[in-house]
Amino acid sequence: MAKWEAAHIFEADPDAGKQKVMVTFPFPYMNGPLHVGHAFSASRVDAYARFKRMQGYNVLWPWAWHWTGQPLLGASQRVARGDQAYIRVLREVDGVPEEQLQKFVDPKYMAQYYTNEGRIAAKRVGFSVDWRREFTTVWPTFQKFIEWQYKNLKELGYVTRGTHPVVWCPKDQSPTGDHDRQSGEGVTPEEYTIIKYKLDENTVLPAATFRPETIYGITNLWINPDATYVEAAVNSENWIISQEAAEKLKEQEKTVVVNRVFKGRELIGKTFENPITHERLPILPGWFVDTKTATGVVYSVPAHAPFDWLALKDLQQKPEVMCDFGVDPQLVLQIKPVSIIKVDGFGEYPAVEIVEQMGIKDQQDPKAEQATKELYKKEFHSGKLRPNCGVYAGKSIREVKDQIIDDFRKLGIFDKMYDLSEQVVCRCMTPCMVKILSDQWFLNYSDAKWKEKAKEVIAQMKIYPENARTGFYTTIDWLKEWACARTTGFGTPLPWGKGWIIETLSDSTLYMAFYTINKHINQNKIPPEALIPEVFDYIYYGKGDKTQISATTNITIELLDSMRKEFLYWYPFDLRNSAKELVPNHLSFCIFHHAALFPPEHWPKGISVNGMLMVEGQGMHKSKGNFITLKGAIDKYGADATRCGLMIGAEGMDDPDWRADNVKDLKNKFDALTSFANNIITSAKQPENTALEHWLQNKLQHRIQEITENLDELKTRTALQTALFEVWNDLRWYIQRKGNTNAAILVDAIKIWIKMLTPFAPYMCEELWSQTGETSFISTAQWPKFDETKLDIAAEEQENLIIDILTDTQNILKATKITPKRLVFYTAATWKWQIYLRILEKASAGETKISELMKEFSSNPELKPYIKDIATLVPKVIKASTKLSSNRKINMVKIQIVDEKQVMQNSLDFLKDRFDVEVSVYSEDDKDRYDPKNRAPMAMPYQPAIYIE
RNA sequence: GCAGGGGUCGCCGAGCAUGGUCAAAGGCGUAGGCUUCAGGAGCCUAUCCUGCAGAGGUUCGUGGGUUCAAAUCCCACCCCCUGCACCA
Repeated sequence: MAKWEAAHIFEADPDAGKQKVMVTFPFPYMNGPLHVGHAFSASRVDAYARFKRMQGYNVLWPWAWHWTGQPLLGASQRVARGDQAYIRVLREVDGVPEEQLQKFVDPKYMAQYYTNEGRIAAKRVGFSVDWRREFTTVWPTFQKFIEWQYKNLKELGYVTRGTHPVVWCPKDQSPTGDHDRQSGEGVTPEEYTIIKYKLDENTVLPAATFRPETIYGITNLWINPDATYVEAAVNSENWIISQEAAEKLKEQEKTVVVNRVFKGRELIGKTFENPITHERLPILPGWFVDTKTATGVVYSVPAHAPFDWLALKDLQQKPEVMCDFGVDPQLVLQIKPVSIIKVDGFGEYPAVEIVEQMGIKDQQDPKAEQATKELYKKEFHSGKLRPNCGVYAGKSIREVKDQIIDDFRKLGIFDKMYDLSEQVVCRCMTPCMVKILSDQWFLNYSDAKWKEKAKEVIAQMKIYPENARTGFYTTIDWLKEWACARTTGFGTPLPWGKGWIIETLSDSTLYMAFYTINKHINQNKIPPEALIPEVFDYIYYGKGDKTQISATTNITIELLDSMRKEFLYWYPFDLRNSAKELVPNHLSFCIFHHAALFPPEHWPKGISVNGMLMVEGQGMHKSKGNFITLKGAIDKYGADATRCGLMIGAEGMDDPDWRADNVKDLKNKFDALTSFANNIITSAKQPENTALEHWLQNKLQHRIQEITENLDELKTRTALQTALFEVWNDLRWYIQRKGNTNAAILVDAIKIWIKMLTPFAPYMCEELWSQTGETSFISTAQWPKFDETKLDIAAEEQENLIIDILTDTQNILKATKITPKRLVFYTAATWKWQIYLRILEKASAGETKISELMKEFSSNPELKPYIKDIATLVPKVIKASTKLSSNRKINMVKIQIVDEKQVMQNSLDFLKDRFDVEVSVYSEDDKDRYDPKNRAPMAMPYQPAIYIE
């Protein structure tokens, strides 16, 4: 590590003579240490960077730190508050020393601590980063860049103003994000449609629902007779709602003045008007009505809602209940469900039928909930509205739901309100509610033209793996306005909005362009006040008069030009890699912002995504006690094993699983590899040039090709597996066959091998590289290039012959359980080759007709004497040929006749050694062969006959 | 609910786009042998079932279908994972 740093080999500057590759990794958020999850995604970036660097590219791999946002403040506050549980985590999981902990009351100190620790860990794990371009997102110079970015976005009309519902803590007076919650994680505001039924000319009964289309099937309202309701002026209308609802609506852009408080029973038996049909329907008692949900006013659709049907049935079976309210029971008994949806598999009243089918007894039955869900799903997807549904008749609910809401809202019959599906409690123990934030700033990702442009960016981009591409397209379609500013936390102030700070996911969308110039800003100590928008306009757009800009900013013209040149050289970035969880947000935002602010030639070239790291089969969480810091992993297993343990886990979108045993095992493997390689390096010096060496060379070429292709596709797992295990197995096989490690060619093989391992295990490879006598860095050595001239199909097929005969013999021994005294192999007679090769040739072309082949062979005078044997041989060869890959068939035809006897003879020592018996080889053509069972005639090309004594 | 990705021989995990070369790579684990004072590591062999001659049988979530031929293509179903907004 020290040598790399001293030699500055990872520092990259523009070089017109070299092709560039710029790779990036989303800067990590600094409220904690780097962990193995970061390391997984970043290791893949590093492996790619190192690979490309060795291929001769000028590679830039920059790094920075994300400080923007709320959690850092929250964390610091918890330390200040003396939150012991949290402090224990910092101490035991993050490994923060005691004297540092106390200073964490300052959030910036905390962030700086983690940044320093993170940098050390990133260097130790071997990331080949150009650290001269480093920054944190609270540096004033970076913030000038963000200001420029937002100024432009605003001018281009991508920033809008509007309202937005959030989960809100009334005590803290701030939004309550998932991380700020005591309970209710994942709960989001849900939009209810309110239907304004009229009690009388002046009074509204606003019933809340998720199924506004059922308005056509209403039979009555439910009011909880024992709950407290209020009469309140809501935006100048007189509403009857639950007491709780009155409080909620105050936060939802409504003025609410409560005029009267009363019990729900007061309303029972009264009637109200259906705003569509204008008929009057009754208000009935519903004890199941939860006044904490929405308005506390519920309307009944017994034909399609199981709960409504069950409640109505209850009441109809016990009409005397109505008498308690002084109401004529006839009011209940006369109610009939109104069917409005035709669904396959159901008749007139689906709710009634499903209740019967499932044997649901009453409202308390848990199956009622299930029935509701099931029925709604069916009705939503396959249901058609009946003729009594006005202009919507005949349509599916899916098609018209939004339309209905829209239409009736325009008529003033519908309104909306937000509520939570479950209770959310803030960390401060206050129950939360939904608040509509007004005057919010948004990035208008709804903008159709912007979406189109973003899709164009994707269309011209490489996506690794390719099947992640649809994810980007659907995200772009899906994204709506994004609140891009908030009032608390670290970050860049919104240039035009007092008190607003640009939100963390919105300030990290274009900054890769900042890396290209930040080297100059750092080195020349350019002050933030000099970084006026005109400077960035010049650097990024070539706009403006540099003489004038230089005069107003004191940045020299040369420096301005260097920065412009640097940007033009490196941009766009070629690769950005992260976990797939960032596809729906960060990565898509990055695409949107590039589409908005840069011309096509500066659009991103490639994005790659990978899975989420698991630890021993589970998600990694500090609270679960399975959190592994990068530093901890390096301390325990070393950098190389850590990197490889991560990368060998998965590629593509699969989630890798970090298993301590596997990583430990890798560490052992590297020790073994080191001594294996060292042993060869010190012992191999004989020049050897037999078929075996050709075989090894041939194999290596294939491996080079495989590994190179896979790395190019970011298939780091496959590449590493091939580089580590497959090549090792090839070398083992060679050594086994050869019987020693004397051949000088082995050292060359080792050099190729460790070069291909360098992107994954750079430390070990540097070490071994120097053992071979090299004085340069392997990190900058030339990546092995696939060389077709080193391929040797004959050597490959000869070796296959040996492998096949080995497998066959073992198979026989296993089946017969013979302990052999003697092994004899018989290679095929010369005339058989003519038949064999001719059939392979035909088979490669896909036309093996026995009759035609026989005709051809019998007309050949050379084959005349064997014609009887040929008749039995041909179908056998055809069958055997189907088991060969087309590649091998082609090769065999090319190679023509192999002197199998000679090849086997050369391998006799190996075979003897293997079976620990006397082994001999004859040709079928040999007259004086030892062949007591007359096996030789069974011999075929590439399949010698076997006799075991 | 909406969207995306998956289910392969003890485990992890290739293969599936372009059907035959697939009893299906590789790693781990397990068993035996070598090496070692011993353990570990390393090296070699085996590892779905059956088989006294290089073979056969049954497998790739479940059930159907297409095809001479399906882990691979089509349909239906079951199950698992991930994201869903002000939050990094």
